[in-house]
Amino acid sequence: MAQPPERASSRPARSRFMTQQSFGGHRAVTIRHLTAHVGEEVLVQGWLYNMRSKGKLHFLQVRDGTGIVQAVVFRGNVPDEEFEAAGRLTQESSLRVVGTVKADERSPGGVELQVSKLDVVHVAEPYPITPKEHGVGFLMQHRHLWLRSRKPAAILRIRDTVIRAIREFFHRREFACVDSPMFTPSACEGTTTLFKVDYFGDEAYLTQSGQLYGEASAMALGKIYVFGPTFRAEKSKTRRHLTEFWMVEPEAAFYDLEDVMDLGEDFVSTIVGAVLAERRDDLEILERDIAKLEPAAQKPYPRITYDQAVEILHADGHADFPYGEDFGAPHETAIGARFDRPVLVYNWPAAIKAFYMKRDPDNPAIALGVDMIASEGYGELVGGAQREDDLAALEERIAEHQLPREAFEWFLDLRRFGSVPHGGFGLGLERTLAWITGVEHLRQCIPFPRMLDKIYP
RNA sequence: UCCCCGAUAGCUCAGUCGGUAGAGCGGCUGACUGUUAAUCAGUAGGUCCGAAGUUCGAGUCUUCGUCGGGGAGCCA
Repeated sequence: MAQPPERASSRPARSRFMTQQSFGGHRAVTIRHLTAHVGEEVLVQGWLYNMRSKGKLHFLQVRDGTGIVQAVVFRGNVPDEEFEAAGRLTQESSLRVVGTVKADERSPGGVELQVSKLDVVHVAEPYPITPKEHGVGFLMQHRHLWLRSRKPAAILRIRDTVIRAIREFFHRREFACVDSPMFTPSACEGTTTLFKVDYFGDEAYLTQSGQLYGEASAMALGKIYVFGPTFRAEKSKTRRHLTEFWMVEPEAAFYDLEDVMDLGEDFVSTIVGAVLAERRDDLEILERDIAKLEPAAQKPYPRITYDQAVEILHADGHADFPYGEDFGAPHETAIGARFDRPVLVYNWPAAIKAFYMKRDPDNPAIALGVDMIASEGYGELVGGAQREDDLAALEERIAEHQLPREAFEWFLDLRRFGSVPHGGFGLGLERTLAWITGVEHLRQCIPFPRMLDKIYP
């Protein structure tokens, strides 16, 4: 491995452990910030994305994870052996270059680097992902390398922004982050298939939701959110499913359904606003139609009841939709298409909703639940509800759903000791990202997706 | 669990009626001082997913299997 020839240090004993953030006296600058250093000689460190050579001239497209810059190597501007070394670089070879930042319209990106020094760190073996077309199966087998490509990297940066916006949103509204366990003794809702693990000889499951623990935490801290991975062993094989995905689940004491809906629209519009403010360049890399996203950064979001949603379906090509059933993918698409931003659908038939949802006091057939449906066919982003806070009613629900009562005793305790109205929702991180970035498949929105029969790399 | 589609060079694919295995890109060699997924010339590269069958002859037809892609249901 090549070492920098000189390092500014008066303590040489530490030098081999020291930073590599300078070279030849020049400070490292990330490509994203090069435009602020026009005229300066700086160090750029990264990987070779592509190269074009023209005689005594090499055009190196260098990427460093923050952007791509063209580094121009003229024979004569660098020692001959460095020029020859540049000519032998292969795609994804790692390198450090020192050069002067120049504004140049001929260069992709507006600025380029006139290279005065080139240090080849590692010459890569022939790289499997070429700058040409590849199939999804091939790219998924090489996910660990695919992450280096422009679009996957843009999605990961947006994911980072969304995660930070989520934590900041709740921090500013004084919701405390409370982590729920990954191992659980039983199903939360008892419906979907869970991953079973051996827990010192006992059966345990990987969590499918942190909500019930979130309710307990909200009784302790008032306003909380759970943010972590979630596991579903459903044999779902579609672009809208992962077996491991991230979910954020706020829960708040003294919140009713309307408070939950207020929080939900505030939350999603804030996240979209953060991405529009910070990651516009990445949305452009992804060729996202920003005009279709911008309304979602504005409150309020439309709110309709389940009954009104069914009316939309009946008027809009789904005349045979039976009242009382849950919406399938095409139904959600049809409802979402009616609005320019996500729509909140509330007051659902209780029969198709989870046991923990509170019933409408005026109509026991209605559950005080809400789904947020994205525009453009991305489906359900949020599912939430006001929770059942009455002990007797919740005991009745558990019996109706034939759930193992003993597993829920602790949950029932929350209704025995100072029960209060409360509510919350869950938001699927990857589904939200797929909608924001406009990508078609959830697997592109998580670094290393876990899917049915797919766990490599 | 069910339905549909596919598997040929490193990658993306073509391969006619069953008759000698093809292209583009990538790799390698060389040329070029402004390339924009550079261009030009040359060159190497094949267990046609596996097994069995039909046939004088199978990448091509039949059966079974494996792997992959898409969708339904279920869900976020």
